[in-house]
Amino acid sequence: MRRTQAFIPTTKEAPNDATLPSHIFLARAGFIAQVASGLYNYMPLAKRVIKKIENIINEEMAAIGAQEVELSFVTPSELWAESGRIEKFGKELLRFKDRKENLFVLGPTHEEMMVDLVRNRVTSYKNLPLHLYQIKTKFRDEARPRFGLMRGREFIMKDGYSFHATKEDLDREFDAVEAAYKKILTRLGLDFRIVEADSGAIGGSGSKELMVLADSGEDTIAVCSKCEYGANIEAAQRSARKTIPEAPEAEFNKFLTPNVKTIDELAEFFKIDPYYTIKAVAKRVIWEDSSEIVVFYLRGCDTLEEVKAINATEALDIVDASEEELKEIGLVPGFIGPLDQDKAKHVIDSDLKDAKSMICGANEQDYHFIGVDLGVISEAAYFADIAQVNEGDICPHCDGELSFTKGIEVGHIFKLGTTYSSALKAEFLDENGKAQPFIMGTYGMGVSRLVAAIIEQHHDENGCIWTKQSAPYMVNVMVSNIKDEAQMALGEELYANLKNIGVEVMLDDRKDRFGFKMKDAELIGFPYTIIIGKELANGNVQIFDRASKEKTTVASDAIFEKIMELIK
RNA sequence: CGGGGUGUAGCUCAGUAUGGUUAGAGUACUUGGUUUGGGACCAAGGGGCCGAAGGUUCGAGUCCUUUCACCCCGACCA
Repeated sequence: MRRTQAFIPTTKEAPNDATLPSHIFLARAGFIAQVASGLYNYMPLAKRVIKKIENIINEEMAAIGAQEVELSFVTPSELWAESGRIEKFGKELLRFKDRKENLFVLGPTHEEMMVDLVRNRVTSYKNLPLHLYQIKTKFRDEARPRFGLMRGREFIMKDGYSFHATKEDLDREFDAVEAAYKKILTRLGLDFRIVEADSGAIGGSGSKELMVLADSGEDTIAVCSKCEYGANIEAAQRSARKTIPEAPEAEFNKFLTPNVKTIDELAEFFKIDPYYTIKAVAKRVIWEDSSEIVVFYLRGCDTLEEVKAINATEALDIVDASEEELKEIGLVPGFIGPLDQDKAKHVIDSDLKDAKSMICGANEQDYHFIGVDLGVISEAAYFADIAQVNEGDICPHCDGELSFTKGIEVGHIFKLGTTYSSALKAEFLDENGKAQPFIMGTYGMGVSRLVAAIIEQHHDENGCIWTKQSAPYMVNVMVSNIKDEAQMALGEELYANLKNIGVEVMLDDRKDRFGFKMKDAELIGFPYTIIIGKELANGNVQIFDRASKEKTTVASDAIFEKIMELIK
């Protein structure tokens, strides 16, 4: 492509609403243009990058035997009613009616559609397993779209679905997809981590997220310093502490603690480590058709992980409870404890099972119990893992320490089981001629989000730094002064030769000056720029490496071989 | 959905407290010329329903009412 002919509207200034590097640079370098909140136009450069990513995905999917399909973007609302997700998704589903007043939904993900496609078409165990996928625009009417391509309402997602006769076969496919996803991200040149994720109410034994490591990531992940373990903080586990603070010595007793309400105050009052205090977190827990106050008890040094709390109570949602609500049912804010307390349901963190020498609220104004042994209530109580892991906690798989890092979720693979096949009555006949629902897996990868993730991880103050596998063009041939006939002639020759053997090459044949074109090349982020400039008088040109920012001088008659070697 | 902010040239923004010639700058664009190794210079141009609707006024970018859009923090997010 000749730069004079290319539609690449670069700008010196960023749009006023861009905050993330990927958003700023993709907009400034002429990759994307915002249309409305969460909606973007892809211009030629972005389109090329997207195709690169799609090609890699297609190759790796083909390698594990998945077949590409393309399902309708407009989906009948009946399917969503059938699975029950029309309510679960709520306002995120964009609905509309056609001229005949039929209700439709723009597809936010395609489990229902895919199950509908397969049901009654695949009816025998002999035709399983089956893995179908598509790369397609999705629409979710997000409450708050943000960060450019990172969280749009309309986005491109690769979504795959597999159908199996047995759980073992699903496990095999799940592992194969995980390996394929690993290859895709590796080929794209990304630094990533596969982490364990929350399986949510759907349950199922496996849910993993692929996180591209970047400070701007919206997810917090806990990773082990020693082993491969990583998990979304919503699902992260830990081993019991190895070094525990010295326990306070006290007989069981009720103790006057005037105005000592917070954990900090309590620890200070008794001069003990918060490890030995019991924190009571009261929340209003909402189920489908009821709601009530539930108290969650944790060690004072821990915090409640709401996703775990939702799973433990099988709730739809959990919201903060006001002091008034607590007083109404007879709880004493600041002095709530698990002993002698029958006003509200409670859940106790499993780390507190059989805990001794504890201090907790006495459910009476200005009193705490000391020397509490939770062993006495173990029988009746409901224990569950509801605590968020802390940095420095021990890895559940080895003796390494956990630390936190930020990640961008670019993929999510999930063992669905029979959730959707049962709901949609998608069944096959097994070897005994008995009808069984398909055992399913679902595998998502955010293609447009990957475009942003690549830049979040690969940029500097001057712009994008595309990896070789993702670059819109591999080589930029820059003629410093187009009025110089020798420079221009060499530029044309190189451009033609590279193009002829299939190298993706841009010829910067604009009238502008050296500095302007260099800034532009850095902003767009071509991996290599061949500078044909004043050095040509000495028979030399230069290769500018975008990632290292180094310029290498090369004899002009050797440049073709040299660049071919670099881009291999 | 709560809280905050912003809408003026393609883009980034002045101008609005106190209403008053033809609404400005930088950048981008067009033409001509000079320049040519890190976002050049000179000159001449084109480009605006001041987000929208209604109102107050002799007169509204500026004041009042309504509304829409976009952004940020939070809630939400298979």
